[in-house]
Amino acid sequence: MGKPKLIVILGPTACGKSGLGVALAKQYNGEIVSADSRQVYRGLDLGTGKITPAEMEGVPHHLLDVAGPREQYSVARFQQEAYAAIGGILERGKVPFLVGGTGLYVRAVSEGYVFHAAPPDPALRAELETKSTQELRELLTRAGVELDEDCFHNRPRLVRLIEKLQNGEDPHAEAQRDPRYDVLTLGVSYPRETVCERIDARLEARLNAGMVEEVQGLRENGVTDEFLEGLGLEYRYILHYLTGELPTREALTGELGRAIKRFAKRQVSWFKKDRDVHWLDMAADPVAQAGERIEAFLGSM
RNA sequence: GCCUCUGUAGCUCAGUUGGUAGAGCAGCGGACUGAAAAUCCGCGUGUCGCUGGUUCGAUUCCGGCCGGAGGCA
Repeated sequence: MGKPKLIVILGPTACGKSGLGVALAKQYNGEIVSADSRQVYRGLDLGTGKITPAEMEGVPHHLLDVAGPREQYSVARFQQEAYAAIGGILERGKVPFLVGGTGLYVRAVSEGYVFHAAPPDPALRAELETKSTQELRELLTRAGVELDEDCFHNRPRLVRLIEKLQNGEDPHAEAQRDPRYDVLTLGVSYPRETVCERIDARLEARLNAGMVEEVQGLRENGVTDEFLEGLGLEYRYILHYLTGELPTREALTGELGRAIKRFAKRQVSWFKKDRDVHWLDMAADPVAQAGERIEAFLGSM
């Protein structure tokens, strides 16, 4: 008995993952599990590019709108909920499609990251927030933790290491994996220049559709500026626009457009590391190419 | 028309008392197992407006030309 089969669709933002997911799920009796760290929040719709009910075309979607704004969310929670959702899909005799652009979330499920005990500790994090980066480093080195280049200036990671330490977890422990699925990975992408054009076009369309008003509404409903800031991209830069830090609409589209493009690059750099991605040629009927892969994958035992 | 300022990286600008130049932003590349749209690390990509002159050597000094800004008429 092999592992259950999971089809992953990944790629940078604005390249059509959602649409492809729906098309393929309809064709192969599937349901979709979203892997997007921002679309899990209720009320973040236009700004996250969340698929609309009409666009779902009747295909069930999971892990959208599962948390309230300000609620703490994490990879580990995502993994747990994704495992549950995938389990349900398999029980119904359907094919699970994991679709999304949050590399860490995708990989946590597709490669079966093993998370250890230490959960996030908000009180500890708040306390560490008041310390200088140098002090954070000293807390660790005094406990015998060796700091590599990567986390030296990286506060969130220093904090996380301290959190592990407090929980009696070895910060040097090697990362572990326990893959649960037999995975087929399909990549959706375009040349960088095209991705940038698509980002600009989509940004303009969403601004016209009321994205600024969405952020305004969130603030009026008590979502803090701090939370919006932490969400990044659309929410961060529109917040800056609403507070006047970005003086004009042009300044907003300029700054935000560049930020989204930088993000797309980070996504590409993440996905490049995945060796067995079947990148689809978007210029030549990607649905058909994906279909061939899927049929071969589902047909094999 | 005259006077002054100005022309250096994609942009804004610094600098070289003469030995072919460096910051910020942008850009490019990378890391990333409980905040990941976050966070962090690395990389300067250049006919120094053009053209003569002085000089061993000019982006730098001098002349002319071209472009830009301001002032006086």
